[in-house]
Amino acid sequence: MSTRPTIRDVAAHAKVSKTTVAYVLNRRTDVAIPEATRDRVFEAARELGYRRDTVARSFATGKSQNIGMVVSYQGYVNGYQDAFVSRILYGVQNVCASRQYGLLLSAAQNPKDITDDQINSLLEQKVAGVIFVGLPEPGVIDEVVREGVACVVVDDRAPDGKADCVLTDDTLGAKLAVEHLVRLGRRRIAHLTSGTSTSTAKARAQGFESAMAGCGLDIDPNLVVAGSFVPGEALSAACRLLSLPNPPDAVFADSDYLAIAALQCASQKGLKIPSDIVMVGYADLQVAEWLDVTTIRQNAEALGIRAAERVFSRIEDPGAAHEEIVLPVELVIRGTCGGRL
Amino acid sequence: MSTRPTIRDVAAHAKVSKTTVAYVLNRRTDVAIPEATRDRVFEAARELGYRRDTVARSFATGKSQNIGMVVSYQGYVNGYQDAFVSRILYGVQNVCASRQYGLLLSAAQNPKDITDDQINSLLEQKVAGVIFVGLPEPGVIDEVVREGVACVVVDDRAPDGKADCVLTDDTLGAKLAVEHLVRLGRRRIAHLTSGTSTSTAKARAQGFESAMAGCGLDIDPNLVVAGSFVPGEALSAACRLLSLPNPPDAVFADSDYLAIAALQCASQKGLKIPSDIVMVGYADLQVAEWLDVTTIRQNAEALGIRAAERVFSRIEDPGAAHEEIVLPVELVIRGTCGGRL
DNA sequence: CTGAAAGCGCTAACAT
DNA sequence: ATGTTAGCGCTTTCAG
Repeated sequence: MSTRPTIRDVAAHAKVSKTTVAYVLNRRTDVAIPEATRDRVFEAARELGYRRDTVARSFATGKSQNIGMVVSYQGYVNGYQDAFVSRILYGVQNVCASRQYGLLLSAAQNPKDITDDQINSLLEQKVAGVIFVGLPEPGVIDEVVREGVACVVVDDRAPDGKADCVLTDDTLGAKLAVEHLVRLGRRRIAHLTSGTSTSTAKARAQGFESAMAGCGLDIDPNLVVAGSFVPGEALSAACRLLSLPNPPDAVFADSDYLAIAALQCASQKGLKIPSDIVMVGYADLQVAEWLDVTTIRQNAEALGIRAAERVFSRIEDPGAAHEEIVLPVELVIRGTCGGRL
Repeated sequence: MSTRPTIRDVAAHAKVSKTTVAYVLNRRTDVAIPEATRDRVFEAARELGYRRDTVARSFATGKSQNIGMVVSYQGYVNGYQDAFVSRILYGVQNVCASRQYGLLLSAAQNPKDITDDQINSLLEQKVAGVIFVGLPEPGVIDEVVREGVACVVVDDRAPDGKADCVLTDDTLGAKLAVEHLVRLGRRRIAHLTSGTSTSTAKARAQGFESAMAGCGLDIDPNLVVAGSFVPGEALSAACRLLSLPNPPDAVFADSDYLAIAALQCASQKGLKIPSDIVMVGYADLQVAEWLDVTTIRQNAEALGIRAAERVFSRIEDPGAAHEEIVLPVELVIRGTCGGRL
């Protein structure tokens, strides 16, 4: 008796057929249902406390109203990108919710750690689309696409344009940073990088180079140093930089945390900000605001929103050409701790 | 032709019945299947590229292999708790994955913003359990429980013990912090709080009071100040504290970010650490490590793991009494920027 | 505009 | 030990 009311019960109660109930409840526009019938159905559903069974619906249609999200972002979990990913997630989840879609989350510390099981289980669940935060291993996207599932990569580029992607303008970000530093009269500008493995890191490196060239400055190879996700390692990378015989007068860091590492090191060495050295971070995580760090702001939530929207466009038009959506970034000028901390 | 193979195809290919295939594929232990048959089935499944249909299964059983997670944590998104929640999420997701369960994510900025739609959609999806990060509005838990769905609250207490919950030992955390500060010879210890609305905040306040009493110290009411999620507000709260005629010689902050705000303020005022003032943060977010802040470490990932495990226990034994699981915390002594930044 | 009926792929009781 | 079968609740042609 405590079994939940089904569409059949609603139909009986409203004295119409199951079909009609389905039409009404799904708000279908292609069939005209008289106001009176419609009301009667809604009324019956309300009275019975009817709750539709999305599982049955997915079963019948062969598609679930779920989007899968696979997170394997470098530095995610225990790394400094937790908050960044969190914001992306929030953006995605909001768009999904507004479309009445669910969001199925899968995560790994590292692209290599994404198991077939994880991807399989999303496909088994018949997700309508998959959003990758962090580029997975080569075969993974193919597998998803082969299954006819919409696929979008966030903050990295899918190889060979095999999927849509949503990025922020990393070249522009590097340019804005460099130009800002040059405006401050800096000439020996260092780049504390996030490596060279992601397309994002590459774009920033390339943007740094061309912006320096554009400003008529040479790049001292000694001033280009790889950072790290590990606080201690990042600190020593920063210190290596600032301890050079001919140290930089400015640091462009690929992340806010790396800028903070440079900050710490400067503080340890008794360097004055901004007279001796200044730095620009990247992302505009909450910590940058707290510590008054000048940074390149990426709108992570927008990244998530656009990615989700793109998934839905592709669901509606599976044949569409792959797009590369590039979101703007902006320079946020703060004290970089000059005068604050 | 491009239709995916079903259990029926596998059965035909392996020359057994659907039932047998189901038994084998579900690795059921209650029915004995000869090795030979088993192998034949696996072989057939592999050859056909069979992928099971979890939607159909959920439909048939009336239960999905999904856990819902509802995040409405104070300070989540744009607040400083993104990373904390991210870690919890990761813990939950790992346990779910290892049990072959999916994780359905729902989020809102605020407990009040969780819509009925969000909860409904989880229930419609027939989730086997729901994990709340941040306590939802009163009726929400009831609704989930009424539906017979396992329910666990993370980092807060469910009112009237109506659901399981997993917390860290906030009273202990406050005690460890106070005792550490007292060991450092501090007497005028301030408490920069996270408000009074969550059970967690209350427990820390209470722990602070009893620890102070235990150390034979009086609490100056002027030294108990509410912090904020907003950097500017937090900074001014901290400054209010440090600008008192009779300022504190130590600050116990309810979050790492609040400790950092105090740090910034101290720096602005030219106060020396540790001679003039020291602070202890809370959570041990990545930022605390980067900035060398002494803190009370909460293992957020463990919080997620235990919550997920509790959900599964309850799924297995729905009638079990509600538990309150309290995880330990530990004092992590760092420089609180003394000598570093 | 509404109804009847045929599945969707799987599980689980039952039969053999 | 394996096969038969009856649904699970919904969508969706196809008739009326």
